[in-house]
Amino acid sequence: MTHPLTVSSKQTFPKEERLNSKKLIQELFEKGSSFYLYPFKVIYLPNPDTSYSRHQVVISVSKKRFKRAVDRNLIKRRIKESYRLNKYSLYSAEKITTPLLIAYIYTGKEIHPFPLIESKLIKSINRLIVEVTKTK
RNA sequence: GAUACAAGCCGUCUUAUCGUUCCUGACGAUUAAUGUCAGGAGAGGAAAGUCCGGGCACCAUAGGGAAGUAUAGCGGUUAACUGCCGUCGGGCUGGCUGAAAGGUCAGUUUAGGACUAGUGCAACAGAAAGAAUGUACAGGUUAAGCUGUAGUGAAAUCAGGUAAACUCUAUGCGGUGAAAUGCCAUGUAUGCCAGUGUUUGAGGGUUCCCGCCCGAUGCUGGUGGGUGGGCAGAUUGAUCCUGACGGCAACGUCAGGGCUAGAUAAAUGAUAAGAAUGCUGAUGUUAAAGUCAGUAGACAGAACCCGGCUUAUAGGCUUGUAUCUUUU
Repeated sequence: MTHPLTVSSKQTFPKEERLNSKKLIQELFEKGSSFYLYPFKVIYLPNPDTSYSRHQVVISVSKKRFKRAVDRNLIKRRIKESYRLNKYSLYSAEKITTPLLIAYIYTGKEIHPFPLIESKLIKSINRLIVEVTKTK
């Protein structure tokens, strides 16, 4: 028996795994469940459009907190990189069978180094798996 | 050689692994999309602030008046400019000359039209800086600051200063802004309610008025439904590099060569190692060079495209000027 969510074993992060539909983002923010895990706020929702076979992620850094584009880019890149390297655990979780919409909102007030962001992101993925299974 | 100032330039590099956007080729495939593999390309001097000027596009051709706003010696440059270059005048600093006044040279700085149209403002001194005439003396009258002088001051019914004070003069300025605009695809309900209007014109365009133009499946409000994708615009351009010529210069002309980001929630990243550079410490030396260890790398991310301006910026390089010092 194969896992319903198939993904290549490589650590890629192509366009298909990024959430860029305005409609889906709006729906995610309106209906999604959320939890806080410093320095992130994570919002998630099972994708209502079942034609997708992958989780989709949107990363957001507030312009109010970080005024310079360089800083926002840096944080986004670090989160993106952490997700790319660690998403396999989300895909390999056997209890998650439907694709998710996920939003990572950076709520920290300072720019954290990559190792911290990565460790926190791994924790958040583990918690996400727990939360999703619980609601089922 | 050191320090200071000014101008100009550069503003880390290499490798490995994993990943990202675009392009090309191969494989696969009926074709296309997609996929796999390989190769190539992939942020800045300010990409920033959005302060000026243009290109480009659209609007109903944008006429007159008022208002507003910008500019302000002269000449040049440019697509254009509030930019830039040259020059004249003024201010400041220094050198030379001279008894001084001044002259001259160099550097630096300067929004630099008009105060014989009006209004306003002004330290100190002074009775008074404008409708007020005091004190002393002299003259003078029926009487009277009516006249003169003294005194204060740059300036006292004689006028002067000030316009990055209002203002005046001259000249320029239609508006909007790539979320413009054109096309394709998908989907839907010119739905319902209320008001108003159709040549006796609702409403709309312009800061205002006149004028002009558009205008009926209309306009305004409420309620309800749908879409929210793609292509062009958009990366070959007032382009970049090299050379020659013209010009004091800004800049222009000609010849040869190059193609150098095009993303769309937004691509150039993460990790590791090394190199060079700066700083600190140790070692070493007459002084260096060298060696070892630690540490640092700023300001900052294209979003239609250009020309400027302004602001931020670790560190380094070059040139010029001034001062000090060393050697010959």
